[in-house]
Amino acid sequence: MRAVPGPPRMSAQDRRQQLVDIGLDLLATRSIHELAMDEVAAEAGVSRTLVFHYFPSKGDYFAAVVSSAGARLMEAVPRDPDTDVQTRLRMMVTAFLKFVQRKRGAYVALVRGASGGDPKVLAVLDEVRSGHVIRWLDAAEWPARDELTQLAVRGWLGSLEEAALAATTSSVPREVVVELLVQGLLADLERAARLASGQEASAGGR
Amino acid sequence: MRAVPGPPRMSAQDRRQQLVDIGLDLLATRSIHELAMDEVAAEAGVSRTLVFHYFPSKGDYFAAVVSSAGARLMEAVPRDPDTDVQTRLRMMVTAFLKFVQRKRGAYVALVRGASGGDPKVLAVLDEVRSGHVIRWLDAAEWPARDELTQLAVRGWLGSLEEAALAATTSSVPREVVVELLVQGLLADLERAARLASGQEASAGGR
DNA sequence: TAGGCTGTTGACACTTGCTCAACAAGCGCG
DNA sequence: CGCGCTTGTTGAGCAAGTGTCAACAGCCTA
Repeated sequence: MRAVPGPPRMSAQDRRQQLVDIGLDLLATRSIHELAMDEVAAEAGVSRTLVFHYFPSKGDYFAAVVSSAGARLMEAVPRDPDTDVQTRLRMMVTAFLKFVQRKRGAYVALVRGASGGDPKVLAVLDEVRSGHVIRWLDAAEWPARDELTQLAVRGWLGSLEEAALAATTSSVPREVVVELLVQGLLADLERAARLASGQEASAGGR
Repeated sequence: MRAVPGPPRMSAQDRRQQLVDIGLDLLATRSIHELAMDEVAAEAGVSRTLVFHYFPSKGDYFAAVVSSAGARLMEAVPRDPDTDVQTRLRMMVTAFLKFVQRKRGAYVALVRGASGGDPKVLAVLDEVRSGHVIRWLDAAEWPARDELTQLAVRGWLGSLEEAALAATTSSVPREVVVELLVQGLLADLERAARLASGQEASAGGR
């Protein structure tokens, strides 16, 4: 399953990628502090020292894995241009929910609580979420990019994540959850626009 | 500041409380895996062994601290019965935002990402959030308690938390964020009710 | 063949979570 | 008073795991 399992000399980039992939795989079931660097090294058929050569600390390694996981999450949610907005959003939210349901463990361990407080990981997650905000705004064909709108979408992202997790242990059918979220996003966007104009009117421009 | 700093014989309950308080204090700036049990013990003027006597593992200790933090968060959000719903919600959301802004570090380290993946901590957080769901439903004077409604509020809680964090580094005035969230909650509740009735109608009873 | 660049390693130092067996201070009871 | 029981408390030590250092090994260039 691993691309090139070989212990012998490998290009730096490939080795790095291999180590990240291994982390992605191993952290699907375990949390970060249940994972020893020894095991990563063993899985790669390599000495522990080498892992520390590529990633100065365990935190750095974890941050890299989280970043990669964020990218995969982004890929798992398709970008389908040629439909109406509602259908597109429904498809995307459905994909998101399915992804979380399928990889709940990894999702919790990597994207959700995982931060562990490490500022590097926090920063990575923040970046990932910022990317998601733009992504969803595009999908909704919503031109506004002001701070309030982004804040609103970011909040909605929180509800998306929380609902996705809660939905995995709930008997509410997925289509209903999807509808709740899609309508929620559209309503939030309109509300943000309304509040933004109100704010502008009452406070004058910036 | 600590209640009874004394190293000498202390009642089990007091000692336990003291240790939790120390954790609450120390974890305001550090994350959990940056905090050694040694330091907790030192701060209490007690041997490390004793800490492990009260909390079988570091995870248990952390779970206890998180639980306490959750309780404090709950206390920080007042329950004001004698006003109209909107005003009450505005007050509560404002209090929540202020709390997160004031104790961002502790909030992130304890309630947010902190889980570290430890199932005990996860369970505690889940419990705390369930409590919050009921709390907000009460505050909104919303009688429904069905699964979909609770799921909706739980999602909204996610947006509340995410928005609260994002708001601390945003220039959007707090009142606007409050308005966004309060209107969001009310809209979510109505949407959930609408979807619930639709679901019932199309699917028959349970 | 000499020399460097780079991927790689074994051994070691240090921190830290956690255990074990024993000590000590209060307190009831004969 | 002295005996033992309960309970808060401790020092020493094990095991695991992170991070470091100096050196080795394969490949490219001259």
